[in-house]
Amino acid sequence: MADVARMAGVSPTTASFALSGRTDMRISDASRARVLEAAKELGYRPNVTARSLRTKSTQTIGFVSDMITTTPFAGDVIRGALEAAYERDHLLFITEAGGDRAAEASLVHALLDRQVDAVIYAAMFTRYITPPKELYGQRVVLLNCLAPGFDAPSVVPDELQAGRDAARALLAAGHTKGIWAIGGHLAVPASPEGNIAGNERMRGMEEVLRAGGARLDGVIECDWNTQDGYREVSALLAAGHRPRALVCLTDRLSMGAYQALGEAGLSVPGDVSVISFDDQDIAAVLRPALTTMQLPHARLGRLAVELILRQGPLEAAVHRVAMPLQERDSIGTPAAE
Amino acid sequence: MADVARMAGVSPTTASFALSGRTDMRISDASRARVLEAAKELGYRPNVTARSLRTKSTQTIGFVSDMITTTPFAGDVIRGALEAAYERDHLLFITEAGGDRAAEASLVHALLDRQVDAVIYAAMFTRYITPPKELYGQRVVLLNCLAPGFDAPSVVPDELQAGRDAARALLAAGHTKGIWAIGGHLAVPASPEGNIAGNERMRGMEEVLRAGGARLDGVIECDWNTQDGYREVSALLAAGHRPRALVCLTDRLSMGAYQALGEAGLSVPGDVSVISFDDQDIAAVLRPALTTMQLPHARLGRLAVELILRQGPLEAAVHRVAMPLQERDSIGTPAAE
DNA sequence: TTGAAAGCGCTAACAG
DNA sequence: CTGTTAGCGCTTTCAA
Repeated sequence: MADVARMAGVSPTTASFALSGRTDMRISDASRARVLEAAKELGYRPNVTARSLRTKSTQTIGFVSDMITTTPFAGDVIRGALEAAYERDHLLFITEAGGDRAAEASLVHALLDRQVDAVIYAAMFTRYITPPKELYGQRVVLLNCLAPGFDAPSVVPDELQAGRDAARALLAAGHTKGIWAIGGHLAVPASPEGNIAGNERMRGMEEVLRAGGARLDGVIECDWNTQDGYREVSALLAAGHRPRALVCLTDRLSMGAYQALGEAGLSVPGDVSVISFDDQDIAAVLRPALTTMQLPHARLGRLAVELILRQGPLEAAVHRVAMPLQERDSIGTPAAE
Repeated sequence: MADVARMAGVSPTTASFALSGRTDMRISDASRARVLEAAKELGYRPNVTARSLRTKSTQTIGFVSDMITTTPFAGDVIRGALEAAYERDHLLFITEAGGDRAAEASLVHALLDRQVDAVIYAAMFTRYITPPKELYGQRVVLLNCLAPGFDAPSVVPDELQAGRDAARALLAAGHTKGIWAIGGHLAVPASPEGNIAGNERMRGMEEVLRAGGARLDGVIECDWNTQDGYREVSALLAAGHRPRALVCLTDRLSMGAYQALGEAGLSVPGDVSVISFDDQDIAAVLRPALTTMQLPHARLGRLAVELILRQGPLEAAVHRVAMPLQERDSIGTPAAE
């Protein structure tokens, strides 16, 4: 910048003001123009590191998660966050602690040592967490997790509403009987306080079903993987049950259900309708394509950085992001008796 | 740090040396101990930003890619890079340009303005690229892409060897006839210089097949998606062909092939063996589980940061990372005539 | 409207 | 073995 100032024949101060385009310290148009031209001429780029040392702001956000790779909470969250950050001229330090508390603490330190403006603390699946102590007092937003008593906003998918909407989709197609839920409330690597997604999805669904004069014939509790879907639906059919509609709590369960249904010679949605949750990649390529409640990954990531970059202090509110119904081909009218 | 020095009763210099544990400027054990204790007492953490201003090193790497979210080049690459960086006390700025050259340039600027020590330039699928001009003269490694004439090392999967190994797996199971390749050389959103992965996989395969006295009955050129696999294999069967083994150039193609085979009443691997490439998530959950050549995502990411953090100048070599055979259940002995 | 000067938190010559 | 001093590249009071 000294070079630019010299070339423009002004002081560093003037150059600084001209470059940052501030109006409170007015600079003559002539000086400003000369500075800008010199800067362009020299290919000048400000050293953000040096600026940060004075301003205390690095235009940088830290992102800490327990696991970014694994489904269903993956790259789309990051992509949404990245986009929002890019629009606001911020960069993201992405880190991943792999569920290791010590690593988590050391990552948060690494982030703080680099003077990040704020940090996003994200969980792979929606759950209660207790943030590492080095995050207390920092500007943080919780992504896909809740921490009662920790003073920060949370951004989570609106699972309750998704449960309701899934039930409505079934009702709208005429389903009132022979509805089974696969996956239930539990599932997912044991989280002490229970599985938020499972609980809310089920709660919303049962509420709407009941209001619509329908109900679940049964709820099968199992893990949320393809194998479990296959096994449980096979067992269900083997036991002589003949469901008209399956609510699978995840797309992976749906995939397993498809396999079991196919082997039993039952067609989707002719014999059995299937509605699912998550909208992972496979949902679109399954045959028939799966109707599913979409986890709004990108929007969650986006909202987290939008909140964090808002002026002023952060309110400890819970922001629920809608899970839109992704209509495809797995719901039909109920099969005849 | 001034506080620490004061508390320990030494000068900032002494504190600095003690804290950074350097031996060239020897510090008495007594002083060092006092400094360390004071630092702990005060919960002192160095300001990496300030340090960087002097040392020119930020312990930070920039990662620019055209697309991180989309398969098959996804989170695992980042995870590998993250792990390697973590082990070496570096942090990664992750960015994504979405294939937009202007965005790419501005992201590289943003990275350089923050004085990153180096940048990893990554592509979603293996191809030739021309790096943004702001990267010239910088310390960079190319990930999953090649740029002849650009002075930087590349890290790519060893597709040629993978093609050979796939052919060997088929040969080992006794397949010498009725082998079809689905996907061929082309595929993937048109890249001007051709599809590296497709070409090398095919080349390696044909080489080994020929040497083993076998050959391909046919090569079907199509895009690398599930729908294409379904459509092409359906067409192949409809045309009266009865393949004994299918080489699908991607797992998505395999998934489509499975659907077509299933509809035609053909079983895998009883009637038709399938070998595939990529080892995406679906490979393991398909029934039967898919035998496939694994894209070593994490190792690619890891190697990229290992190279970049090596002392000394970077050699413009091409590093090929092995693609291990992931044996599962889709290869059997050839069906009888 | 502009410039001199101080200083952000740290490191590194250079002297003692 | 340790302290003084300068300065990394920028912003920002304060005075002119």
